[in-house]
Amino acid sequence: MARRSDHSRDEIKEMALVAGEKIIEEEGYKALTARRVSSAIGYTVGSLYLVFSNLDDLRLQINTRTLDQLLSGLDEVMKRCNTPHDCIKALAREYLRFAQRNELRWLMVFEHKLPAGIETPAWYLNHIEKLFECIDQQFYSLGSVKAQTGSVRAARALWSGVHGICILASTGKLNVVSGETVESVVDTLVDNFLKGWAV
Amino acid sequence: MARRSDHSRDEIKEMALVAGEKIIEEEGYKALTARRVSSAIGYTVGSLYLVFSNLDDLRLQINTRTLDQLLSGLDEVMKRCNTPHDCIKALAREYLRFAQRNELRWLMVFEHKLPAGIETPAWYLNHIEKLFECIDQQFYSLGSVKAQTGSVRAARALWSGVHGICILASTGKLNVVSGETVESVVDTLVDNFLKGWAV
DNA sequence: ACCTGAACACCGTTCAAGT
DNA sequence: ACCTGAACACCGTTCAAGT
Repeated sequence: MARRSDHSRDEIKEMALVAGEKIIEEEGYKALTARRVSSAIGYTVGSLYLVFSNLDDLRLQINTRTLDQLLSGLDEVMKRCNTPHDCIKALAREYLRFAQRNELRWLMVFEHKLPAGIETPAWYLNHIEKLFECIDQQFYSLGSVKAQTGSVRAARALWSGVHGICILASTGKLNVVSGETVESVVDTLVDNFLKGWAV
Repeated sequence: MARRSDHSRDEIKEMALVAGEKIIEEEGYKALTARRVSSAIGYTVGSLYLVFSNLDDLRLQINTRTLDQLLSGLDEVMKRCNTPHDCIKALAREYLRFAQRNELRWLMVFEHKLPAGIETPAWYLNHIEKLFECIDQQFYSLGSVKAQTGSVRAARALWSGVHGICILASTGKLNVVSGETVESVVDTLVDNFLKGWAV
């Protein structure tokens, strides 16, 4: 045993991330254990710690990949829309669509908390910040009179709201009235907020 | 050893719930372990399983108590407000205030997920449902023309939105612009939404 | 240099055995 | 009847020892 060199460090890392993502999508956050991941890629537990500093590091890297996918989906949408109003609506729908299509992986991005005392790395928060900036931009384009002072705050408020609907829907707590779709709830929030904002 | 009878079943249960709540508030969700709780109340691990069916049962019961506190806070607010508009705004602020004052316990209510395959008990979902109903009621009182068809959907949309702001703020992901308060973000969401709804 | 596998200190949960 | 404490099958993480 030892000294196999079947795979490079980077290959092992990639394999572990992919295996981890699969485990999460199939069995959820809690099923992601060091032993499960390592055995899925044909290595022993110890090897994982050659490539990740600990399990939280692995989780954070998976979350970063999820965020990147989400962001590139939003970027695609932004290219294909016209007025800021339509754009915000389309972005909100894409956000929901992604959350629904990658439910367990998306949930992990927001559920994950580092142990008390250890701060979330700044680069990770910056990554999440980019989600908000997509919307900030659209509100800026709306070019309202109050653009200067309140548009960032408005963007945060609306986007957090969309996020809240997605979270409650994903965790089965939205209790939408029968016949209604989650999408219609998102539309309701966006439409009314933007109508109010335009006044 | 054995046969102490220092406390009744109900007393042990109550002690465990209180000890559990303290652990959560001080060290968060993950610090709540069977061994920690049992040693905090001066019993061995096994005893806990005489009183709770498992750890998830203990968690669910703690969450139920948290929800009850939150609901009674909202009820208090409802008594003291006048127009539906003011009432919705005051309820949203109270929701945020509770989330901020009981952060880790409040977070557990929404982060907790039972293992895959096991559904959240209906009585628990009904309890969460009551949160929404507070707002449904106010929207009904707004008595808009569209009251019949869309007011429940609107209530869900706005309340999920308020929830989203609270969640992102509690998990340090809201990134409010410096100088702004989370409360001002909540106000922005509520004010603009209601303004749009009134049009 | 790379990887193993055993070790350590933890988990949740169960249950025979003691009073 | 009530409670214990040891057991079992798991964790995350480390690290001496092998090739």
